[in-house]
Amino acid sequence: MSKRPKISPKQPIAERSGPDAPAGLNQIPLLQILSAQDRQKVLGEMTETRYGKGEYIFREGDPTEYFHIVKEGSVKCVKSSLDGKECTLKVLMPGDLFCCDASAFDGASHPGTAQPMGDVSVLRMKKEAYFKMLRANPDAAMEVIRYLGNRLNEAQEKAKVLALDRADQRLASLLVNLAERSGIKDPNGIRVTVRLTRQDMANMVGVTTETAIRIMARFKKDRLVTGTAARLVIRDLPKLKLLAST
Amino acid sequence: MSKRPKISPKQPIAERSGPDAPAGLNQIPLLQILSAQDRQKVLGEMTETRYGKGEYIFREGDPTEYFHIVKEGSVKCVKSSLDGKECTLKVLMPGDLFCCDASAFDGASHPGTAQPMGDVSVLRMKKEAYFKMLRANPDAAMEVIRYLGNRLNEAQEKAKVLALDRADQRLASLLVNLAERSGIKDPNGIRVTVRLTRQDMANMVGVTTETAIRIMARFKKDRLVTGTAARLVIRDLPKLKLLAST
DNA sequence: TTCAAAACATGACTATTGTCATGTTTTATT
DNA sequence: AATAAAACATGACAATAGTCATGTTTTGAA
Repeated sequence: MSKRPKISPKQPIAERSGPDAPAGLNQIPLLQILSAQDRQKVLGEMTETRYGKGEYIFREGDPTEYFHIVKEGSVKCVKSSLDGKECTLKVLMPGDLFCCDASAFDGASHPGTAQPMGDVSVLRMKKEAYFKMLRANPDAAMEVIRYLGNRLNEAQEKAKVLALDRADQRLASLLVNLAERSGIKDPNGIRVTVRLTRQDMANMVGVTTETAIRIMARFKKDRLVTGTAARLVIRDLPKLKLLAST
Repeated sequence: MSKRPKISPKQPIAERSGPDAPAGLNQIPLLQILSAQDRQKVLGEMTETRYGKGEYIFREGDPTEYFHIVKEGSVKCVKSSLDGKECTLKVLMPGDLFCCDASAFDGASHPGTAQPMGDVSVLRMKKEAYFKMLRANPDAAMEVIRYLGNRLNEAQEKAKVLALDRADQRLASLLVNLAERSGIKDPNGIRVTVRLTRQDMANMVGVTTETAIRIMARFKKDRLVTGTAARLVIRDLPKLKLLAST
């Protein structure tokens, strides 16, 4: 894993070449939908930026100027309350779009903060070029509508879980989601590739760090999970699913 | 106010006439965006349906076939947990779209239930016609993207409030939203036109009915609000705003 | 390798909210 | 106007999760 860059190098995508550049871009449905010609044009208008831990892609309240796509790594969307408590709304992974809705650009500012989790690479495009692209490509517009609809359903499901479930059920739901969205096979079960501390998990399900630690300790004792941030493994997905919905 | 219809009369919009029909349709931004010609075509493909209290527009798990617009009245979007607890995600008002995202149609079923709150009138359109319309009208597609983006921001703000705030703060937030979204001037403050029982409010902020009643009683004692469902009046919006964000 | 910082852990106590029981008031319908 | 159902209300108690304090372990950078 590379070290955190002190500066964030920017470069036009069109200048990039080499065998792995197209491979990363293959993971992005919105770009796959475009014709080769349109894709080249869009890539010419996009800029790639790398960020490291501790940096910000943008912060709550900043003016909104760009449309973004996650290319590599994960990005967390965070909102804060006045008294310093934080809530992580969503972990974005490669292919995820953000600030992809026109509402974000009605002269408004960012409703939340986007923070890299480790080293990430993000593609950006001026909003004007983005809107032009959507108007010219009904397929792309439909893909954005589909994507936003999925995000909305996810957000509402999350609201439901926060409104109705106990802390241990919310954590179980989170672990099930993580297993499905970022899990890879492991001798002992499913390994979660996103690196999440107990504090990160706490912020994702609306509990204190202590509560997250206590519940995870109980899950470990009950052989549902093992390990911490660096190597979190789901050992019993069915039982977690059951707990999440009981 | 008309009585609850025992059956839900359906009629093609094109057949409707009279002075008030266009007035109702003026409140719908998505239709306003279309050219007069396209609007006529779309209206010809839409059906108006009336529903009364106790009926369902659709239920969680039903197959998704139509795109919907609220024309009159309010509609609540509800999700239930296995043990019978309910969560109201959103109250839709005239002009609001639902099932407007392609993801809703990927052979999927409704993620939640849509229930009328009193008498409502809803416009519906087969998904195929809807998608065709969006592809043919970039302005309409952009409007749906804008709309979905707003809904997503709202849902995430709601998740944040559920994750971080106490019950009384969540209720205060709800009252502030209601005042802004459905409030009209009243001698004593701002009257909320949507009819919400304490139980409805409880379901909207993820607390029990008893807790909602107790907190509303405290708000009444502190002269922040008066009245119940039939006539709920916000008396001190600034103090409620303060409470919501403290 | 060392060392500081971050993450993990646990106990004692408190605050908040839920649960259950019961009773009153309001609302809508006959 | 009568009446049943729904909504509103309140108390006693229980469960859940937060707070604060303290200590250990792990991680990452020099």
